[in-house]
Amino acid sequence: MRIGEAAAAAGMTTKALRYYEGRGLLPAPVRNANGYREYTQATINRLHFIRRGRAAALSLTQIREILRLRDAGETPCTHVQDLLSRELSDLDDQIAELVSLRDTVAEFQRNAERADPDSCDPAQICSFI
Amino acid sequence: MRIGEAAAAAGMTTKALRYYEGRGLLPAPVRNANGYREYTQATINRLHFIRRGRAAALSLTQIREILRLRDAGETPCTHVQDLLSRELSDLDDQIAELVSLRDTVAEFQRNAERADPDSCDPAQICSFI
DNA sequence: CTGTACCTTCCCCTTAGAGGGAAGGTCAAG
DNA sequence: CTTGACCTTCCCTCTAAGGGGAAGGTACAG
Repeated sequence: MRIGEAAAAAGMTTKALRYYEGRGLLPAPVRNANGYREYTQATINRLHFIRRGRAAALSLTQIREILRLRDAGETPCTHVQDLLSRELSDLDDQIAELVSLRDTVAEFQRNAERADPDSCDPAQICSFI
Repeated sequence: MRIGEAAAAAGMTTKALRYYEGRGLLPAPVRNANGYREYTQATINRLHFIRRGRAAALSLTQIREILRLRDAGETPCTHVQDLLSRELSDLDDQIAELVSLRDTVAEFQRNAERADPDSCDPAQICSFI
């Protein structure tokens, strides 16, 4: 099938497929006589995997690494387990940071509720930030 | 004082100060005879406010808005209250999204612990993502 | 006179993951 | 015969907040 059909089948754009090819997530496809890329079901499977990886917030670089292991005939399981562990702790860090920021902002907001515009020092711009 | 001293006093770089000027967060400063920017304590106050705003994860655009209100002789309190409310709910959304992603990844990881590499379908690339 | 520590403007580079659009080739239908 | 829907490559643009570095001016110490 051609690129448009493959992209539609994976719920992606043709731009994305060419981009993935350029980034090394898709192998250079067979070209037919007119130069058009020709894809098979294997490409669709790959695209579905990329989608699942993206949904899990893996970067294209991480996904490429998994694909390379699989292409090299290895089972990427161990690698993926490591990846997921690190991602989980990254996510925990990000969440903790956001929660801390949220607390800061919430405190600013509490200050703001009690604020008196008239007693505010203009030199400080805004007294409750 | 010159830009280097002002930047140091605010814990910023000279690049940042010029950038803030370009973005409209700092007014065009007085230039002395050799063309150097000349700053006063008012600039430092402004820079400290910008720092506090950044620490509260406000964007430069949002900070500029607050500064403009203050420069226009208004008290930016009400505006800042709105800004903080919206930011708080944005943060809550972001946190909820990250937590949901974390749950997804954690589930993938639980699957991965029980995974059997030999029963994995290569066409699917990786069965637990 | 020279070094060096400032300052100026100007333009390009960074991250991530594409999207927009130009200029041109291909192919089937009406 | 032409229209329209595909496809190709190539280059530019986006967000945010600056950083890097070139080419050149300035000021002061030794």
